[in-house]
Amino acid sequence: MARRSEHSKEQIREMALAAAEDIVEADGLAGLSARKIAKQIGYTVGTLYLVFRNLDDLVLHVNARTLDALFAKIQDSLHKCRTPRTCVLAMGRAYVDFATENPKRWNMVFEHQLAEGEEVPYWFADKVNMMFQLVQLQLTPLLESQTEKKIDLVSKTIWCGVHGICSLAVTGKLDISDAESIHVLTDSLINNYLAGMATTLKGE
Amino acid sequence: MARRSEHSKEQIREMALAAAEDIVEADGLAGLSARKIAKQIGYTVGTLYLVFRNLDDLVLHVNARTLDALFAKIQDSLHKCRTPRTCVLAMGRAYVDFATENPKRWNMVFEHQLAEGEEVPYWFADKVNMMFQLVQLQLTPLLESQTEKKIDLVSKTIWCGVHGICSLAVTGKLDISDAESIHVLTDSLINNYLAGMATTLKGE
DNA sequence: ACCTGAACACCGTTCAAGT
DNA sequence: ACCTGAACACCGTTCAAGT
Repeated sequence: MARRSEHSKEQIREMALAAAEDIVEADGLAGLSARKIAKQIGYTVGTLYLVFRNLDDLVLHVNARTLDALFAKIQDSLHKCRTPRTCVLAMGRAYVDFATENPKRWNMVFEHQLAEGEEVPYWFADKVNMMFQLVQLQLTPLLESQTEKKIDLVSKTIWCGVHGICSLAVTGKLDISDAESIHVLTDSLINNYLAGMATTLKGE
Repeated sequence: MARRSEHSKEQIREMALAAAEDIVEADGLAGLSARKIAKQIGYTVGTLYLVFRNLDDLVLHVNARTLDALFAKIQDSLHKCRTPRTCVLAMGRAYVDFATENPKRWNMVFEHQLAEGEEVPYWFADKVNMMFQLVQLQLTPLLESQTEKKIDLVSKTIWCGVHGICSLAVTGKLDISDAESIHVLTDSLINNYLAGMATTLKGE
């Protein structure tokens, strides 16, 4: 066989990632396999290993795209807010909305774990950190007198909290699943945490 | 072959669950397989299917044990606290400690997802709800004037938040992983959320 | 009655061989 | 140079057949 250069390596990569996204959107990470991807793009399994190190590597790249889309959506949400508090609320809502609109893909980002020895590559860790920085940026005006370390703590606490609510809701471990009901929890978390923060700072 | 009743069905179940726990503790859910369990208990794969519906069913039972152990640990933590706030803090710390001490088993509880059509059995959902009720029980004195629905919202928000911090930390998605550093986040979440709650109630 | 072992339909990954 | 296809070592699940 060996069809000759119908597609460049870059094209095959692209096709494989798109096919993987389709399969995950339909059947989740559990439904994904190298053989299915290969079949969908009209190549043999072996070809995938010319273009990705292994399946973990491929999944990592799908997840990177998911994080990019999520980041864009959260950044967008910042156009319709004015105060730090309402901006963090908007970001929380954008996060929840993305997760409920793309549950399988969003879920895969957190479900997937690398094998014991493997390190998350720097370009992936960067994408995660950019999300936290977006939260930090909003909170800084509220915490001007605070150390960088404290601002980091506050951002992480809020964002992990929002993530926890979202995560348990989307995977059906809460008895809640529509976006509106989830917003009630994330709003409550952000509003009360920030209100508590304010009284603590005043009392200092 | 066909060894005759060396063990009762109950005993085989027990042996299989214990073996599965061992394997998960060592290699996580990804390292678990029916064939490995069978080998470790000296039976053939087929035998497992005489005693469990399938591997998902077996995992569900391992997870149930993990939740039981977690519940016991959290309940224990309530002996060394006096106020609602310090009790919730103690529970949060107990949760984080359990997760960092048994990362692989704790992780499997949330990593594992049933196939599309499958419903989480009631006896499993019950165990999850008992955890939330333990939090609710502590918070009720703080929220006496509130509706049951509101108390439910507050408990879920706090507990999901604690879970989110724990989850991202234990799976290495934060740059934090020792229990002490995680406690700083969960304490911050609980203290500030409750403080914010208090000012909101006063303002009503 | 209790358990086996072989079979079936799947996996991820590699790599000699074909064009 | 590019890609194949067969091989290897694994899966979960079933079920006729053995004792």
